[in-house]
Amino acid sequence: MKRIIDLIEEEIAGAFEKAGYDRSYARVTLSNRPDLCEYQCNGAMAGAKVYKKAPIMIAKDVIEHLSDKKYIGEIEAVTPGFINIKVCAASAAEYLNAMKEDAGLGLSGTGSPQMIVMDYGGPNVAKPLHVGHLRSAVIGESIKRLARKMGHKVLADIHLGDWGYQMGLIITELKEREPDLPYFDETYTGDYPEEAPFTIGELEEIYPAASARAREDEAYREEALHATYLLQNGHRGCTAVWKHIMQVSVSDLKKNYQNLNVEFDLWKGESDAQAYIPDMIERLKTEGHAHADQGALVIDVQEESDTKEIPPCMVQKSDGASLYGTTDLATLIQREADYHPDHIIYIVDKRQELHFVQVFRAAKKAGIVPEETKLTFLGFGTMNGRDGKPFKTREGGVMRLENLIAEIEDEMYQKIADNRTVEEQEARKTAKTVGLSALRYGDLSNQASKDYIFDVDRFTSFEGNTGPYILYTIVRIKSILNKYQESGGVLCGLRIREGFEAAEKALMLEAAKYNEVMETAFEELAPHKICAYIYDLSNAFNRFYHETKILSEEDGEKKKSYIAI
RNA sequence: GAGUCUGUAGCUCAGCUGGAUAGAGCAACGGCCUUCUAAGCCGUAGGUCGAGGGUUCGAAUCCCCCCAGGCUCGCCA
Repeated sequence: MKRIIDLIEEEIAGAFEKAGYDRSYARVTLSNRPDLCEYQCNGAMAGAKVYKKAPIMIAKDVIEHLSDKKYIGEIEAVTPGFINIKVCAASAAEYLNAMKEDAGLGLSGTGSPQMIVMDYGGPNVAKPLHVGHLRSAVIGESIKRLARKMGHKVLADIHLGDWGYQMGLIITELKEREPDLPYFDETYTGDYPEEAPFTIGELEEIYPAASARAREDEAYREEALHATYLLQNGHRGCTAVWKHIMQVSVSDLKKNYQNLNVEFDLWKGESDAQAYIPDMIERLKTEGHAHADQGALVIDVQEESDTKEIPPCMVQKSDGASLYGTTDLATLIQREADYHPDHIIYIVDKRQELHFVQVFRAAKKAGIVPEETKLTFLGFGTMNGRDGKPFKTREGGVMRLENLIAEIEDEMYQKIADNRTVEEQEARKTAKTVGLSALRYGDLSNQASKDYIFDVDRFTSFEGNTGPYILYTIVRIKSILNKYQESGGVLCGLRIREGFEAAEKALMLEAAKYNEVMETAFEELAPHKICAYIYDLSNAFNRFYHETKILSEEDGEKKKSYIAI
């Protein structure tokens, strides 16, 4: 369906044209003076200079030539040259009825579906998720769903940090602790056990212990580097341990992401890119995209328009090892080969922007991805604590994501228990749902690119622009619909009538913005715009609810219309 | 040092492809429950949009220059 704002604009544009002005001046926007009008057009002022005419004259002229007037109800020219528009209530009702009958609720989606790969989450295996992983997961999940809603084909890849030195550390520490395991017996040729020799809890303890020891113990570090080398070269025992790490870690990660209601289609990681690296390096060299610099292999990515020096994208260290950029480029090769994406969106901490600029440029320059493939870096800001500094535990350590979630659920449970008399189990269940909404909405309602302050008290509040407030409104609506049905009402086939009351019409106009908001939010990859919208919509509904007695309305047709809205 | 982002009410945030009186929420103050759940609604108060210039009929929004803060700046990821 066309957006209601575009329908209005078409009518205005027709009038501009008939009056002899260019239709491009007919841009209609939401009113910034809701007391005067619902939509406005400022084109008369913009065109004043070109047509050497007072803006108010142009505005009046346009209104006189307005012949096609369906969505425009009242229209008025106001000094110095504003054109103020009120929507025709009957047409708005008709629009909502059409929305109601439309499978997409008026959202048509794209005419040209794209293959989109999304790269978000990015946890390291063997390390617990911490608050830093929240934003990527929540924002990524939101954009994934939005892209699908718009009709695109999306593959969400968690892109695990599952390769490299950290794996060598774990293998080494395990060998220290349990040297008799068959993985470390070079003469062992049989099958390795299916069961991992550690639990996720042990794994999460092994890694930091190993990491700490390697910093102090030279020999230990050498050993870990050697283990890393062995793993990367397909050593049987190391590979078997790595598989155990993966299996234990991934099932734990799945559980945690499930708690957040976040789902990935692909559980690929850095290890999956390794197979592509040797050929890639070879090709980069022979085709002359990369050259040696201070012993390392790099791709120059500087462009003339740059206002600063962009360091080259490094694809091989001077010791021959691969690094971050190498893996990312190789991953692009893999994605290109397997999925042919039109668009790849990375949802990563904004501090990594420079790295991705380098990788994107290198990938285009070396022909790893076609020129027309869109590569987007969506950098998000840091989640800070109340003091404006990165979110920590009370003790100053890194806050685990599951602890944060538990804390919010407890907070929520307390509030529920304080406010109502409910069954313990019921209250716990509600706390989980509402707590999650508080967390996710709190994150999404802020602009992704900005740092924001996460205040548990504020986000778990039931008031203002919070997840719980939105949920409360939904529960209100559902409660009314349930009661309506319980008393014999039927939801199908209801018609929305012209809205006569101010709050009723305001709610209708707010609801009619749905397709426009969704399209804009997707184009700009801005989930916070959807939050702002559902908050406005909730406010509009609660005002309407307060002024209108829906279920006790005696006029049957009116009541049906209310229910239909 | 260079680049980049940010600076809007006491606090947390919208608004930034220029338009009328800069908007919400929280906190403060004052109303509204014999009513579809008051986890709600209505209202009052609170602002030199970091400072200063410029462009424009018109600037929180565009340009310049300062100030303050964050972040980034080849062999970590």
